[in-house]
Amino acid sequence: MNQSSSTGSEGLSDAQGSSPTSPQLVPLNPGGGGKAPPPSKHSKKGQRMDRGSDEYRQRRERNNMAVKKSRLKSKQKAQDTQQRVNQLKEENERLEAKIKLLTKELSVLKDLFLEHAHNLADNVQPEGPPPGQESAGH
Amino acid sequence: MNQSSSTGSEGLSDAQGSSPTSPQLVPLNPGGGGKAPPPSKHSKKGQRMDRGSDEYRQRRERNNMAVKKSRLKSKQKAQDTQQRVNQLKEENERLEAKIKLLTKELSVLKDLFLEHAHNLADNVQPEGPPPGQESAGH
DNA sequence: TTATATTGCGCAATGA
DNA sequence: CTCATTGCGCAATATA
Repeated sequence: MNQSSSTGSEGLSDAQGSSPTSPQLVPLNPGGGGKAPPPSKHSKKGQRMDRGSDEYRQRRERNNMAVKKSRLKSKQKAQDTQQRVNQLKEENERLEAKIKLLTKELSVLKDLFLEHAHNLADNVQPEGPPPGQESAGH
Repeated sequence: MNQSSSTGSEGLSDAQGSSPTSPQLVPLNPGGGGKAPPPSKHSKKGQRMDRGSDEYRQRRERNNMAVKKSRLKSKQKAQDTQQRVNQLKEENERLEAKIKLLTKELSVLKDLFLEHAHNLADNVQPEGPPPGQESAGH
């Protein structure tokens, strides 16, 4: 949807360089006041998802990477599609021009044919030679 | 695909019981660094970003609507673009077919012309206009 | 089962 | 000020 505008990249909130080893970053309620965040997700399976866990952070980081990658790809694809539209439109014009040319050529030839046919008819019809204007070069 | 049946996804970090006095649940990720959550975004007079504020919630909700709308639109546009590609491809095929046809017709007519030209040449060669045996069917 | 890829959604900064 | 865009993180889900 963008790409038309030159908006491009803007600064964002934090320019954090995605530090793999980012200690800080608190979801706000690690071990502070509320211990268990929303106590357990569901009483379903034992899905340990300790938000303070190292494992958790690591998984999050990986997913964030994947998300970014996926979105980039998506954007690129959209761009390519738009480009293809332009390309096809261009080719379309070219083809139409060609058709126009061919049609005109064909028209000329057909007219010539008709002309000859008439001349022939005029020549053959009467037993005598052709009238004032005969075939000839022109 | 996805399109999950709206499983309460938003409830996660927003399950706040709206405790104005207990700033809980922050989306994470501090802006410029570990800024404290105090109600003071920038050096501006407006400190209207109390998360528990009614005004805040209202603004958030409106923005969420806008975001959703914008994304829907974006998606739709991408879809339309893709559709246009298909349409253009189809038209291109049609045009190419037409070109092929015209080219063939033109070729036939040209051949006929050449043939006639040869016949004429043969007939003109001798001074006797009346063609004894023309190359009609030949 | 685990790891990655997609997708919907909310938040905040910024553009209009 | 309001609304529209956009980058980003989270979690659910889909795919490998």
